[in-house]
Amino acid sequence: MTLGQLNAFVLVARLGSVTDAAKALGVSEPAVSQALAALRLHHGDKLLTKRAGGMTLTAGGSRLLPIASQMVALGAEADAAVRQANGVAARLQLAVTSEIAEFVANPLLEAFTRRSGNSIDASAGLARTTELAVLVANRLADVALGPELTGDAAKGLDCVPVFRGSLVVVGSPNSRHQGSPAHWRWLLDPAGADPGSDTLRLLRRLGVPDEGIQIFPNQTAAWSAAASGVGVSVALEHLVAPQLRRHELAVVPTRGTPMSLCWHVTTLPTDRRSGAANSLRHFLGTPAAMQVMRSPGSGVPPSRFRPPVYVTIWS
Amino acid sequence: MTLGQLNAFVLVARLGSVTDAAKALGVSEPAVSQALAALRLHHGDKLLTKRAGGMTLTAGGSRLLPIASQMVALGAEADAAVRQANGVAARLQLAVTSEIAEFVANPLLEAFTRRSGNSIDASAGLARTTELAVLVANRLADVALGPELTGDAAKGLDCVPVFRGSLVVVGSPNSRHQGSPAHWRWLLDPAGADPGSDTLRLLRRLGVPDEGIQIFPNQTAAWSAAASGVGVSVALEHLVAPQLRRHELAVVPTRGTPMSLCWHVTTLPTDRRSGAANSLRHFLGTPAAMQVMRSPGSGVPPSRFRPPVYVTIWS
DNA sequence: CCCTCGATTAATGCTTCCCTTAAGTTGTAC
DNA sequence: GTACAACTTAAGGGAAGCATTAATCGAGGG
Repeated sequence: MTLGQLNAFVLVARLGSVTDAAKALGVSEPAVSQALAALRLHHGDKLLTKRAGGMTLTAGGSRLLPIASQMVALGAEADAAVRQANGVAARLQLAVTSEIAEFVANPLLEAFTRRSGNSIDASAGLARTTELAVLVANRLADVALGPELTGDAAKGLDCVPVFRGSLVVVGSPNSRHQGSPAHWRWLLDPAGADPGSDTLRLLRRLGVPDEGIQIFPNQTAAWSAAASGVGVSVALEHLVAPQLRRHELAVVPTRGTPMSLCWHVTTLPTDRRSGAANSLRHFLGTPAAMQVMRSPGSGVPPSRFRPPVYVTIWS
Repeated sequence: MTLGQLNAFVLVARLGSVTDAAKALGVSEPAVSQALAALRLHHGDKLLTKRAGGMTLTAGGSRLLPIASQMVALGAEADAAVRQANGVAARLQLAVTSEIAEFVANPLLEAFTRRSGNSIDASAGLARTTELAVLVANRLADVALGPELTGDAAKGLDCVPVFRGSLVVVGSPNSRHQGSPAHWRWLLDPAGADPGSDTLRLLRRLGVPDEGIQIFPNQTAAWSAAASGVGVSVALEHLVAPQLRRHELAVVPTRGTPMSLCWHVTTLPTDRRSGAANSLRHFLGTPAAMQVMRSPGSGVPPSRFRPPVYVTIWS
């Protein structure tokens, strides 16, 4: 399976014809057909079949198409990325968990970028807790911010605490929550689907079953749903402070809460760490960073905004 | 540039040594070194340089690494994807804009999946408005849900209206908003960074400059910030209804609002459309779907939750 | 200063890609 | 049924990938 073959496949699938794909590539039809044949042999699937009005995808072909398309796209991107690397700001990738991504990551990187005189081009990526260590160890991220990382993948990584907070249960101020917390309805952000998160650790301790959990796209949405009284949510106390102050939400006293937790910054050891990673690691220890983590509550200008990217890794 | 070369590069970068990479691949050192040399020649960059304690990345190398890593990962995924395609549920990819992704996409797909007897494996991807048409046209998405799609890329696509709503300006009930809207502080979700979105269309019409805009990670967060009185936000009236009912927010009467808008569903024309795409397209016209779009407000069970994925395309 | 380890280069052969032209084969249309 | 268009197969050749062994280069350590 080569990139050339994948490119041919993608073009045929999109244009619906070998002839057109060959024309687009500037080669003969058999060249394209042969590339297809090689892929079919490799995968043991016809991928594309001849039909009235063009070639149509088989089940296997339709799975392959988005993957192949992305590979081809990345191939083009690779060239551009290396070409533009010189004379351009250093790049830094921060991997974070979903709770941090939502409120803290953008303002933090915004502050860091400003402080570094715009000479560092930083961006954040979301990952599950269990993947943070792997991302850093494999240099797919320069720095990770999240819970303390333990386990095999974290061996040899440099992991230090940077911020303490406490997790509380919140709900509508007008509702009473009775009975065992295990039977409440829990409205959570995606951290509720991350087995390594502090949130899920708390819920497991309370004996909440999966059926009692509903996942919302983000914490604010989960809190908003909790504010309407249909269930309870989990929040870092200092992040939910505005909602508490406005009495949209109230803390629900619960066994095991407030649960104190600590964010750690994880990097490669000093001798293998990039300069930019070093800067960010030090920045996270400064009062300015502490301030942003404590009360991040602000947006960023459109020009600085970067959509969050989910990061995954080859297993 | 081949996948084998990229794989060698990734391993050397991660392991910090040609020798270890060669051992991991089960080949001789020169084989790896040669692959590296080919990449260096291709990109005109050393990519990795010898240093005490291992090989270190150049600026270009550090740009290439994440891209190469993903390409290699996708290569492995491609095999698995095709192999597992047969005897497994049909797959459907829905491309949506950020506003829809936040509230509507998950409940909608959840309802659709249930209705189709779990025989369709649906997932949603975020994209900018301008990319929706391209994604559908290139079969990277089966269905798009968003504004009406016009322009070259939408030529030959089937685009029909499915839902009407109206856009309003919201702010804290306790604040007065005076003067020209162009000078207010606007707190927006990522749609505020999408040139094709209805939100930005409204703001342009009001003459709001980029400096007056702050982007938050999601609508709920932007509304929450607006509720604290530091600025105003934009919302679909029916989606912000809970916050209005609880008096956390109030509608701010503004020139040009309420602005009516209409979501459209876009697919390939009938003869090129997959069965699953057809089902979803019809489902979106049913009262059940309408109901979900009107008041989606609920989470999904952890087992069904899928993190949103940003989709991009090769230009 | 010399030795050693690790990266690279050189020289070589086998295999695979990838393009070509020419000759089928298949499916649709009239 | 025949014609046509489009996909596929066949055969051949040049280029590049990818592996080998052997030799060379360069930095650290004794």
